[in-house]
Amino acid sequence: MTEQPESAALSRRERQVMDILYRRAEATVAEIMDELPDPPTYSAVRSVLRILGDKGLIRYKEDGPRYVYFPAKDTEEARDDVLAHVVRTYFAGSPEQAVTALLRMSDVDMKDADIQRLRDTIRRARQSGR
Amino acid sequence: MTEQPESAALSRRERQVMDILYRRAEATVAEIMDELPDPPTYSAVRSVLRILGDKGLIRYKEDGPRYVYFPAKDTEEARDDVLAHVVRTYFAGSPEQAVTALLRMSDVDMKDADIQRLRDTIRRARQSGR
DNA sequence: GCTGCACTGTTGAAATATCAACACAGTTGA
DNA sequence: TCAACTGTGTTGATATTTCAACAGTGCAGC
Repeated sequence: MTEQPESAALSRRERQVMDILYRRAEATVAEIMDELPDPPTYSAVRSVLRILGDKGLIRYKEDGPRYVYFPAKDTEEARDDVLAHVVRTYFAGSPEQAVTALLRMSDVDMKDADIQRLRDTIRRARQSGR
Repeated sequence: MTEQPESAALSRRERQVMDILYRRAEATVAEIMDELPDPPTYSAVRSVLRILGDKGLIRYKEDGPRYVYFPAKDTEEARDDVLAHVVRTYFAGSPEQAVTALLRMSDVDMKDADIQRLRDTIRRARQSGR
C-alpha cells in the first residue's frame, strides 16, 4: 500500500472547507458558508470546523466577537504537498511534464517554439544543477 | 458560492480509488485493493467502483475473467482540471507562481537568472498571445 | 461431469459524515 | 436595563458512505 497524504483522508465537506481556507488564507464561519456549494446551515459549517480543528488541520484567532479560521499548515508547505501529490498522481512523477501542462493550460496561444525553449531551459538547469 | 468541479464531490474512498486509477492508468480490483490505505475487503472495493461507474467517472474493460478499470476522462483533461483547481486554490490563480514552486520543489536547482528568464518567456508569450 | 477457484452482482448492516436545533454568552443600541 | 442580534458550544437525528456477506457465473483440472 502506498502512503497517502493526510489530505486524502478528508471527507467531502472537510475538503471543501480546507480549499476555501487555503484560497482565502482565512475566513469567518459566515464567509465559509457563503462559498460552500449547497450551503448548509451555520451550525453544520461549525461542526465541520470543529472536526478539522480536532484533526489539527486548522486553527482560529478571535476577531472581536467572532472566530477567524485559518489553515494550521503554512501556505508554502501546503503548496509543496499538493504539488507533490498532483505530480505523482497525474504526471507519472515528472515535474517537467507538469510545468509544460501548466504553461499550455495557462496560455493557450503560447507557441510551440516557446515551450521548446522552456523545456531546454529546464533541461539545462537540471544538468548543470546536479 | 463558487462552482466546484465534480471531483470535489467525491467521498474519501472514491477519491482514493480515482487517484490510484489516474496514477496507474488502469487497475484490477485486486490491484486497487492493494494500494488502498487500510484496505477493506474485495467486496467493499467493488462497491466503491460500482458507485464511481454510476457517476460516470470510470469505465472498465474485460480482461479474460476479470474487469480492468480505468478513468472515463482522458488523462490530459484530468490533468488540466486538477491543475486549474490547484492553481486557483493554492496559488491565487497564478500559474506562474505554480511553475516556480514546481521548479523549486523538484530539485531542479534552477538559478534565479533561469527563473527570471522563464518568467520573461511566459510574459512575452502572454502578451503576444492575447 | 463434478469440484474448486476466481471472479462479479446484489443486498443490507455498520460506521461515519452531515446537518439542524437549541441553549447559552457577549455586544449594541434604545 | 433589557431586548435584539450575532456569535459559540453541544447534542442527537438523518443521510451518506463504507463495508462484508452471500448468491450466482464461468472456467480449469481431475
